[in-house]
Amino acid sequence: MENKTEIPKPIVKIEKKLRYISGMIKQNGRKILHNYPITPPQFVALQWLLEEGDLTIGELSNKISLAFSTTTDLVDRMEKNELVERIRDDKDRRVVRIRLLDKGKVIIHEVIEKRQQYLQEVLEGFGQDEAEALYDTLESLYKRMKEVNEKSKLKEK
Amino acid sequence: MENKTEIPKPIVKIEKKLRYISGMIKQNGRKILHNYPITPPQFVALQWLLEEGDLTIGELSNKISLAFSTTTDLVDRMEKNELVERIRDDKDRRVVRIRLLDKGKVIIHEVIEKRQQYLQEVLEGFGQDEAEALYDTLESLYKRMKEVNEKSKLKEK
DNA sequence: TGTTGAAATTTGTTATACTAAGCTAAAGCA
DNA sequence: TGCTTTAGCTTAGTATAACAAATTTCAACA
Repeated sequence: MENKTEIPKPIVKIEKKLRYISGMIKQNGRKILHNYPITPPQFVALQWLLEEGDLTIGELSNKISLAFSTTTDLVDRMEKNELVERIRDDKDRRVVRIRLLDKGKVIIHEVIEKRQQYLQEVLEGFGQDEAEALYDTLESLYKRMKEVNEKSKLKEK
Repeated sequence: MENKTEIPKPIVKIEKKLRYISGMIKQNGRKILHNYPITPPQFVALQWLLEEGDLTIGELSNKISLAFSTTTDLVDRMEKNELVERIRDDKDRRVVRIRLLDKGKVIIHEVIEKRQQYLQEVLEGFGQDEAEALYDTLESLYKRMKEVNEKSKLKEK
């Protein structure tokens, strides 16, 4: 009397634990941001700008997986708060490039450091080896997620 | 010329990878929900109701780490869509208990199964042992996060 | 030159999220 | 008992987030 595709027990357990963990991470992220003038989506955007340098609205939209219009509004608010600036491309004047300003840079660096400190506290019982092992696990998880994403993107076509 | 608290390299790497992974999970979650009449915060709420049974507004607010008023609105919308119902407590008539309705139950079960299927695809290269190891890692991560949370809650007082 | 297409914004709507203020019922207590 | 305080939730008001659809601006190119 099995189900159609019968999910293996370990998968079920891991999925549930991942739900719980992402709840905790989200909660902790909110707590950190409480001391800074940015919101969670703004954190994500700033983080990508720090990582990748200047990005167009389209590129940023893809990075954060949101609609263009959502990104436009997000950038509006961050620009008003002087975290980023818009720079029109001289070659193609339709394109707008978003650049991280000093104020935004300071904030995003600090927030990331706070997150690192939190993680350090969480992992304080972990030795160097265990931490490396955890990193390797996360790395292969991330790689596989990207692969699965690519595959399903192809299928959509 | 070191920084004040100098974060170890592995921590820095893990924090970054966790940011990327949670982005992927969020993106995939959104994609799944696209086929269902619920939003990400509603998914989180329904998931807790499935897990814990009936919850008061206060209990649910704590589970999802949001303000009471946010939860009130969230429940309003879910009630309008007949996913949950409010039940006034007869003993203490200030208390409202939220109960999952059949429609909500079906949806939350299906969404969770979709997430499990996604995870199964992601972990298809992992053997039984590796999956168990991953689970153990997540479990201890989660435990430590709860501990750190408790500790910082105490400090606030 | 005129049309098509790409990049971003605007418009309009719904959902999230918070604080502060309000309401109702229970608990405490004089 | 009758009054005050507290607990649990809702309402009001504001800002942000998210999307689809329509619009604007510019580039490409037939």
